[in-house]
Amino acid sequence: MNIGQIAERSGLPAKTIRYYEEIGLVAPQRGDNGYRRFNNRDLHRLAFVARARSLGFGIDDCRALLDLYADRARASADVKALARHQLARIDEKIGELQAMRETLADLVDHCAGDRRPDCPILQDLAGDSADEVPAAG
Amino acid sequence: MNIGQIAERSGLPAKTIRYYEEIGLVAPQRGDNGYRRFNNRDLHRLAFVARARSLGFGIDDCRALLDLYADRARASADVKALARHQLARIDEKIGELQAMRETLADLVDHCAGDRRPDCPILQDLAGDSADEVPAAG
DNA sequence: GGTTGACCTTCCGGTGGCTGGAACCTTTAT
DNA sequence: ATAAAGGTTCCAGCCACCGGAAGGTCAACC
Repeated sequence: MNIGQIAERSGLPAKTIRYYEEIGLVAPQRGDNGYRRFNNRDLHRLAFVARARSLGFGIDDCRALLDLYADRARASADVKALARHQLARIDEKIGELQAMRETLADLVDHCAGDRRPDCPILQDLAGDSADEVPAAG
Repeated sequence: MNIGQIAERSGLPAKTIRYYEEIGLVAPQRGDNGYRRFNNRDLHRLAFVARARSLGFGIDDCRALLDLYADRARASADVKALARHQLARIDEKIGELQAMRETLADLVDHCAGDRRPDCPILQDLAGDSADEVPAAG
């Protein structure tokens, strides 16, 4: 199969597949015309990587996962460790984003959003760390 | 103030501050020795950017926010719109990450994580889309 | 046989937001 | 005089690609 077909079937852009070849994730053969020729094993590999990437695994993790997949004597513990690591990274990111989200939502809530210039969002950014509504009175 | 002091006070690495100058976020003066000389306004600006970045705003958003901050005739609605946009981006990312998290957590849960090679994580990555435990019996 | 158009190739540059490091200059302290 | 700590510029690299240019190849049609 040519790269176009493999792209369609794997769901990966042709550009990405070329890149994956460049970094050694896949090693298709070449025809006499210089075109890459992919077989079903290549397709399987690419689909595997696509799935792993969609779960947030980095390229190096993908490499490791492919190696584990190929290793019949692997211990599932090794795979699980990788996955847990990735889970932890995701949780960390989610945590950071949720902290941002909270602050930002607070700021948005307190901004009138009208034609006047007064804006608690800008005040916050400017370091005006007034604690919300400063206890009127 | 030299860049070191400004770095300490703004909480930004000197490298980052130089980069911010390069892209026009801040424009410190220069001493006869070629050293950057920052004043309090520069410091304020940098702290503003640092805060905005910590809320996930991109550099261009920071620029826009700085402009709004400087514009006494601004409408708070414009600021709020930017913030809401950012909030939406964050929510989107959180959503993606949570989807990943769920899938990954499921996979981790179903992996024995022992010395045996059988591994539902690898099976999933390989496209073996068996629906979990296939209703024993 | 010529032409069109879809497909393929490589190579280069850019993305965002920095970060590291080399090579060099200035200031400060001893 | 010298050494350490600061500053400067410039270049490369990070991650995982994406866009586009310049050119080769293939299948179809007239």
